[in-house]
Amino acid sequence: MPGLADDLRFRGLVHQVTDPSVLDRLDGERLTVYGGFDPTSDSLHVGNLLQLCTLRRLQLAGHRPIALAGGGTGFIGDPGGKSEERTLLSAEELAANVASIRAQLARFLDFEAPGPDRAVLLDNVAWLGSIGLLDFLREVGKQFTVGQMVAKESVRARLEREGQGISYTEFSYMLLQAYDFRHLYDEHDCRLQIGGSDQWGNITMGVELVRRTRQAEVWGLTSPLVVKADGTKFGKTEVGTVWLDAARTSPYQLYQFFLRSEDAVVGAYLRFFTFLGRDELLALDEAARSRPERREAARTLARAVCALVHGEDEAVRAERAADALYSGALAELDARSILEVLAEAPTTTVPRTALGEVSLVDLLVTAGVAPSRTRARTTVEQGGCYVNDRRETDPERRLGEDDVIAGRYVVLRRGKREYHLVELA
RNA sequence: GGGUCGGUGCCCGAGUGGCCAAAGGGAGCAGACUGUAAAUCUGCCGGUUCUGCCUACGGUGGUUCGAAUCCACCCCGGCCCA
Repeated sequence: MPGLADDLRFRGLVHQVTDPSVLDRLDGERLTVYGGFDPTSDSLHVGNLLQLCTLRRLQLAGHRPIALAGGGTGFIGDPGGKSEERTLLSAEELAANVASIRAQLARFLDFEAPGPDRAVLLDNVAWLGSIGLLDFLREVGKQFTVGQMVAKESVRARLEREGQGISYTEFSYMLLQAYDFRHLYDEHDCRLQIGGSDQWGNITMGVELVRRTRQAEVWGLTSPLVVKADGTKFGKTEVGTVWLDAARTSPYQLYQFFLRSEDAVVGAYLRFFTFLGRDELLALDEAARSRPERREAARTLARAVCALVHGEDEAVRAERAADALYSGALAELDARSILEVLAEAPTTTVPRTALGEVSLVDLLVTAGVAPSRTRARTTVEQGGCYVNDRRETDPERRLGEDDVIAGRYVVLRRGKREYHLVELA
């Protein structure tokens, strides 16, 4: 455990702590720590990555992590970070989501560890689901005043925003989270809750509840918000959320997402999302500074995250695919290599009879490269469409046998980097 | 429950009877430049069988030759009052 505090500080993972002694304690004694995850989807996404990595760091240092799936609180919806009222999910949806998230967590935390640092996964529906309203109001609600609740940033933001409000349901969220903390303290001797900076208000409520009703001290530690170079939200792309589920975001896409990290943030991302040591991190900073065009830092980052999430093999494949596609030599690759490289790309199967029949525009639409014929047409006319890496500017062009690679494939590309594989059946 | 203001395209936000697929900004897409970066510049940015047609301005119905714009009712939200 010694050195953990320094490491967390060096990585910039410490945003706020409820008590200055927290970091020292992390160095000195084994703690049970918890971090929560919202089961609003059946997969975690890169927005959860920081929390996952931090819990992992704590476990690697000998602490015992509890991953708390918010099956109960997800039933309510956290107002934090949301500009408007959430849609409530059904109990069945939530339970299904929790179940599939379970598997993803196992990539970060060791639930099989033999020692006292074995990770635990809990779902707060287990205790929130059965608590009675009256009991809850007496036990928890009584401990807080509306004044302090309204003062919370997450609530104030919603209240101050014109045209928006907050329902009583969401307003109650912080009490449930506070209750979670106390429950984990009672049942698992959990003394520390970690979370993103947006969780600060909720965390302090829990600390307060335990202090008042148990006369015990527990702590909170938040990490900074992960942002892009321009300060906006991290983890979204044109295509949407970047998921950790390979079926939703392929390993190749995940690799690409991190490879394209802006210069201004790779250093921070490497610290957040990789387990490289201090010396390696400093060396990569230096490399990025003196030879930015090589993007060693971004490559290392993409490779490491991909390996962490999907395994070493997938990371190697993603990296190879990227090298091949962007070396500009796709046309020179033999058919077999092309297929290997594009194995990750979205693939569409069309009947062989489409050759000579279907226009380029229609092909782009059926392959999902463009959302509508109008958009497809625009893209082609503007020079943004490539067939087998050769720019094609006639939207009405029909493809012929000459365009077919290896007897049954056509490689479509939109813009600089969106590849699609069309397979003839 | 009463009063009042509001609900416009992915988001913000103009429009207040025809000239409106709807100003402007942001986001997004494509191109140039480049390092698969940033910044910058250019074009596009509802759909389509494309000098037209269809869909769209919370919902439904109405007035009108014609409505995002007027009327009625309804739904949703803000603020104030009870």
